[in-house]
Amino acid sequence: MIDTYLLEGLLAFRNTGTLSAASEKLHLSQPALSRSMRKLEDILDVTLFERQKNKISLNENGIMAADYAAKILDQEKEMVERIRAYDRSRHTITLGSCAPAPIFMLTPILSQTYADMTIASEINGEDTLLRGLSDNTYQIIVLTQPAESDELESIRWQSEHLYITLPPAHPLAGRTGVHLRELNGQTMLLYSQIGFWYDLCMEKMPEARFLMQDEYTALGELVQASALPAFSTNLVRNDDERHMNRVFIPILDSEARVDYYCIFKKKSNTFLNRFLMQIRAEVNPGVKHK
Amino acid sequence: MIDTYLLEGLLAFRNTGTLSAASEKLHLSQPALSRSMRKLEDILDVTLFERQKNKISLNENGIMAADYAAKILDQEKEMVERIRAYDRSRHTITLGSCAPAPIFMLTPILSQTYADMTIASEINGEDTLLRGLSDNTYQIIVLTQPAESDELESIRWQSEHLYITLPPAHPLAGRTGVHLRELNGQTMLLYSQIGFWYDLCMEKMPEARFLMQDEYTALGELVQASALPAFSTNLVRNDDERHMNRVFIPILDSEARVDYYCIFKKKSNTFLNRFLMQIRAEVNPGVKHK
DNA sequence: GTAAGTTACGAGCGACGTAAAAATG
DNA sequence: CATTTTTACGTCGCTCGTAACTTAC
Repeated sequence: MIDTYLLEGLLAFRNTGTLSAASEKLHLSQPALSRSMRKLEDILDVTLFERQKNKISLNENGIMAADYAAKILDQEKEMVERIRAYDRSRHTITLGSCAPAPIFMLTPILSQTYADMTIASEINGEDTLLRGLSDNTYQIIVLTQPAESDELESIRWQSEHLYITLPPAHPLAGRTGVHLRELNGQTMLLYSQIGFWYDLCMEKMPEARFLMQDEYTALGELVQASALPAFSTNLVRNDDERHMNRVFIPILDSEARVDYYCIFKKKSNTFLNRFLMQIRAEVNPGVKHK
Repeated sequence: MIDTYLLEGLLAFRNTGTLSAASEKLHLSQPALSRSMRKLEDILDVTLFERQKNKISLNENGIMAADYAAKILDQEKEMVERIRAYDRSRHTITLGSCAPAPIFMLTPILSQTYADMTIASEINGEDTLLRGLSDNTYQIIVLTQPAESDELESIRWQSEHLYITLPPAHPLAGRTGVHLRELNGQTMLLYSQIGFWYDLCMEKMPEARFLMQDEYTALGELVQASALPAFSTNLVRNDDERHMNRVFIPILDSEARVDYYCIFKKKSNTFLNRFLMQIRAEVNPGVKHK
């Protein structure tokens, strides 16, 4: 019918006002564009331009045609974007979590359970995660409480307990437990991607100085190299630090113990079945699934 | 971006189910279509088809893509149609009338006044004409009464008086005037494209037999060749019939005398100016316009 | 003279068709 | 064996760029 390049030419002309400017924009020679526009007129069997010897401009038909061209090209662009996004969504599972530990632990499971899919993950706030789950940005999210919607299913996964790691020389090193407020005012090392834990730190230790570290491995090195307090949890394997002559002291605040719940759409149940079996096996190691 | 022929190919495939059927529909060879579809996948960077050795079908991406293709192609089709229609409207003046005489008389005036435009005309009922005027189907309409809308302008044009033409031997031939009801029951010749006059005939002469004739010139010959009554008006030049030894007797009914009004949008005033000046000159031959 | 548009001519890419192969029922 | 899809190869058309011409400011 009408080749796309003709519409592109027309639109470029409308947006620039001259054939030469438009042709430059399109990385095309003037004559090529000139001929294209004549061809478009031929095809439509309508004049689109007012031609003076040395000047050319859209007539009323042309204005109308350019409007249509814009609409059509927009729609084509949308087509490409939407199809690519849809395809990507068919080949990726996106995991959203309110904290890093579930991502560290669940991503490898997803990767090997769905070997042909890409696993993406993000840390975000609870509201954002729930919205993302409903609009299919995420297929699975992890929160510290179950979801209440009828369309969602929640299964309890694991608990995470916070520890503070200290060098033996630290004044608090001999304690069997500390409250966060006791650490207020200290200078501490902190991983930056910790989701809701960050809010907790700000609330309980507003006076503390946190040396934020974006790189997880770099943080580990800093912990080893310094005498500063740092946080750890039961879900994180930091054998280095244990060997490195640090003591782990449990945080006593009730907020420092959370239960994680995997939440997903009931619709996804079939597809996620293989993953869910593995999760349930972890939670109840005694129960064997066939 | 995406060439149109690729979208056409995809759509044809969806509508037929096999590449071979689709290619035939497109007057194209199978291999050409096969390659096109691969190219489309290349461009989108997405698989659109499930391919078995001997069979090919759309996958979910493909279904989505085909939907978009249909939408885009529809819009292109609409673009072509609308632009052509718009262009035609810019080059034609369409005259609508409730009776044939105004068309016969005004069309030549319009043709020579707007030599570069096409003049089209139609006979229709009053309601249809007014609707057509507002939606730009017509630029000028002729009714037997002025219009009342604020956006419209009406100017009185000419009057038309109905006559019956009879051979001298006819019983009514000696009268100086007749009422239509006196003709009820007779067999008469009638031109078919007479607009509202037809309704009048049906109302006043329900018992008459009308021999309808679609061709105006053919009607003239029939009138000459037969002794049947026929109608004429002051606006029609039928010199042949006058010479042919027929008598013209005025119809006395008040409905047989009508005034015609040219009605058009005030917006059109500028464009129609040249035409309107001619009309006014006809109505008031004494008044000269510069 | 510079900048814009058109016309003319030749070149190269790409979409096409034909032919042949592979696979399925 | 007929039908369908894919691969291979040669051809032709269509769009492109370069060059030359015309016109206007």
